[in-house]
Amino acid sequence: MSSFKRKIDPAAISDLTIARLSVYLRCVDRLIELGIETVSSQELARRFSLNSAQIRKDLAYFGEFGVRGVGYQVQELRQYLIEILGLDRERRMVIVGAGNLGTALCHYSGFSGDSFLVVGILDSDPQRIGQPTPSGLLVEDSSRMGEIVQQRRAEIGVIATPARSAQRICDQMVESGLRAILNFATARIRAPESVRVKTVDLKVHLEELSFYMTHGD
Amino acid sequence: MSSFKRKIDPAAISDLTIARLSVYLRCVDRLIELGIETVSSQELARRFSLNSAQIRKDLAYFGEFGVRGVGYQVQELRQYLIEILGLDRERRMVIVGAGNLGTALCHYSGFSGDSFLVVGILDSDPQRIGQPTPSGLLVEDSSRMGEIVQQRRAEIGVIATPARSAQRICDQMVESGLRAILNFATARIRAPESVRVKTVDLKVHLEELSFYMTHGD
DNA sequence: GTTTGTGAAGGCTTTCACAGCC
DNA sequence: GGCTGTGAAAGCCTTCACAAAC
Repeated sequence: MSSFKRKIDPAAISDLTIARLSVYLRCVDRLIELGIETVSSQELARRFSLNSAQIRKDLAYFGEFGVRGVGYQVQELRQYLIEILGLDRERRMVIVGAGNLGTALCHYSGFSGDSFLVVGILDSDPQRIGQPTPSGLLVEDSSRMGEIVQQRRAEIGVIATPARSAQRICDQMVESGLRAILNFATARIRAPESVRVKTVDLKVHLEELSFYMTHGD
Repeated sequence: MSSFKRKIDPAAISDLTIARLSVYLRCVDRLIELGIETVSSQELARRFSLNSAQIRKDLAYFGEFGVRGVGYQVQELRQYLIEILGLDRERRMVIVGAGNLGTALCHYSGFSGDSFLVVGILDSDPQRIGQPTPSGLLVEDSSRMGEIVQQRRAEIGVIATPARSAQRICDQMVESGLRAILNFATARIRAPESVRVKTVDLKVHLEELSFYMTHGD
């Protein structure tokens, strides 16, 4: 299996394409479970309700992975996707906010997969500090963030605090040297260009559903 | 305070606009906390890193809420947003999957706000059925979904199960009469046109961050 | 003077459709 | 025959810029 070489300019590729690569990886994993060795973009689209032209275009940004007249080798495609997404090495995460959400994320299987590892869960509430989470980690004092991030070589910060502390935690994360932030707080937060921030606002999704329920039929 | 009247055609309005309305509502709530009574689109944009033309355009789909030369009345704008999003009535939710995520969502404050209420948490695992969640609800047998949805007049279903059962649960939800589904399983799911489905794949977000960390700087 | 609401412009994303290759 | 990779077209979304309103 040949390794992926082409230099990638992330600025030239849309967020939407990247998100879809992640979806394709999940689809390809499913094909492997099913024992399928080769797949065309059409077949992939049909099975998972995707668009075949879009699959081809998304993949073509990164190289020529397919064989005309045949399709894509499933195992090979999986390897390419993993390399493109940078999932061929471990990413260490620190969660700040040991409330319901933070604690759940801490041992959520979607998070603790092959590539992502939670190495700390922090809070500023003395009542919570020192308490064990169901996954075995002890809640630590968020004032020790810098030290913890450095020692455990964490790269990703997860914000699971109320909205009002989100920006402060974000600043602290940037200061500590984290390179990417996943923000679950219902707040717009700002960070330097060099630190990627992704906000996931669960309330927005519910309110969207509410809109369509109100104005549908 | 005048009430919102114009008939809305949801098909004419983009998802992105709706998601932003939800964000604007959060911003407006913040302005109210700060005691601000009037705001221009420019001021709103500056404060919360938004785009003023976009705010005006998004709002203009639903009526003429502003006053030229002045801006928007904050309290009034809030009321409009709430009516547009359909948040002026209670939305009852049922969560399926009493694992870490489902349990956390069950008493997650972002979910149990003014408009959204969790009225049931279901699972098919006999080990979990009958167990109390930290929020006080008892886990019920997911085979009773139809009955529970009807009795408690639930409208929204939340899928917090592993990917492999997601489609089955979705079908059951549609069957039970739920009108909207929030899917946290890492799987594409299909439902009839009349049922709105929103998938929130946490892994996609992490993998996106991983991409930018790998190819950044 | 200020700011909204909006047509037009610009930019971005998806989809089409086919040449080129197996 | 089939399928990929890709320019061109279509569609969608954002931003500009200004007439109309206060």
